Amino acid sequence: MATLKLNKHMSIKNSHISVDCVIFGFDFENLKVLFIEQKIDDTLEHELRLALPGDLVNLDENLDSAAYRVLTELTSIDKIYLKQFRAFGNPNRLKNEKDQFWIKKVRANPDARVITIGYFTLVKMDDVAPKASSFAGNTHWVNIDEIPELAFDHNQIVDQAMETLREDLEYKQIGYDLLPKKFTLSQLQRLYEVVLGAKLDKRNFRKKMKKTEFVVPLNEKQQGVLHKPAQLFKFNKS
Amino acid sequence: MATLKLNKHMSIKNSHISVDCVIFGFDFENLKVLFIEQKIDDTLEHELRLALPGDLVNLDENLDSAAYRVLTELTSIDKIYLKQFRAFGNPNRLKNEKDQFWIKKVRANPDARVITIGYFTLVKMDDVAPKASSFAGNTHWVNIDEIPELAFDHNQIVDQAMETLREDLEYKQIGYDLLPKKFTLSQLQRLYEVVLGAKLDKRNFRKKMKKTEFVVPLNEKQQGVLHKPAQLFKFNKS
DNA sequence: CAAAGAAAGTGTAATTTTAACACTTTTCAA
DNA sequence: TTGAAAAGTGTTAAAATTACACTTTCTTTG
Repeated sequence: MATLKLNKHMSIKNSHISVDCVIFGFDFENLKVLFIEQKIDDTLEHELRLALPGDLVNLDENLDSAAYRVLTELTSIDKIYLKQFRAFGNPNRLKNEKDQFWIKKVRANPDARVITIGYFTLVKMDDVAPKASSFAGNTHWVNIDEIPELAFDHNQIVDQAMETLREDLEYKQIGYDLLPKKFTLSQLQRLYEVVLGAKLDKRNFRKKMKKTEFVVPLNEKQQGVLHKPAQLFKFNKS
Repeated sequence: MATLKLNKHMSIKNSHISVDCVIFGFDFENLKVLFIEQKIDDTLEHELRLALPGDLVNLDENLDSAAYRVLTELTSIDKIYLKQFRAFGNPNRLKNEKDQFWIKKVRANPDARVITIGYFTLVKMDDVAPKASSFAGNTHWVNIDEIPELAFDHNQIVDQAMETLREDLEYKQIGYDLLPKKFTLSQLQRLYEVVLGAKLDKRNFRKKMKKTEFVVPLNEKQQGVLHKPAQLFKFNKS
């Protein structure tokens, strides 16, 4: 393999580092993950595959900024908490045939090794109207337990994100700008249940939440529901 | 800034990714971190600075393998648990004057942006006789609360490693091949104390440890101490 | 305006876990 | 044998966790 020595008058445009964002969405019912269709031409020999939204990191760009850029370009959300959870650097992570087909169409330097830094966040699904963008074709929310085979090593990345989210919820409290500004305790409980993958006791859950500083009651009730409207709460960050 | 497009007959030797290892050492008394002296010529205008052991990742190399390579080259330890805890990618992380002085002497491509992946491990200090190696000059164990200003962003990396270690010890049990094969409960307690930064109650600590599956008693006692020899224990991984 | 449907909201008792606390035992060395 | 040094041990009070079922409040419909 030839060695290229870059001198100070040359530079490479991107650093062969990418970020990938696992955007968890909650619709008060299920936990989903936002995927993009890989933009691909219309030959049918390669089926459509889903991938995580992500992009190469610019040379002068922070990792966090790059992740943030991907998120905002795609969802128009700003001011959201993104957590870096792991780097993925297997030299062969982009090398399988289907992946190469796509990469060759899109990347200036398809043989490059790219390591990626995984980020995740948790948003209220209907705050987000994902749109196609420079790096994304159509987007899809996919239920957490119906995720198909993804491009690259993205299944592994999603699994790892899920595990980290679960640990964070269990050990640290929440910490994310998850959920809407206002929510009911049943909605919060449902979130815990889908993330932890376990059913929780209503009374015990409420007892515990009311003891934490994180969740504070509002002088407001749910509206437009066909049953007793619930008390609304908000998060108290501190 | 000029853009260089690499074609398939060219490649760069390294990927501008490095790993840095925070090697925590425990001597039954204090928690220390292993540093290397930056190899530097004998002009005295730049004082000696300590840095974490680390190296660029080879193009065909896994991140974990690179970290493992650094660790074994330096310490001759094999078969040890190394945990990846974070990527550090500030574009200016190598840009301060003292850092550049060193980098220009050592790196083929001193202007490159390098992101680094942090790993840590915990070892019994006297299992380790660190030696100079390809990337390291002299080595030093430094007490965790006496760490000076380090090269690059290595202070930040150490802090983050320490935080992760603390969380792991607190929430998950241990999980590391820390400590020797055999240890006493007082030694284990001391480890918890230095990592958590808090004094623990002896009886409560022992009660709790005896309840876990992780720590099992041996039919053996401490030898060569000038007081009542303690019961020895070992870890039970499962 | 009565009735039915739907989810909200509420309390108690048993168990487990955590926290605080001080003296006796065993060994070695002098 | 005595002293020094750390090992080892138990109890009680407080707090946290678990299990468990019925009543309330609001909306919609007949």
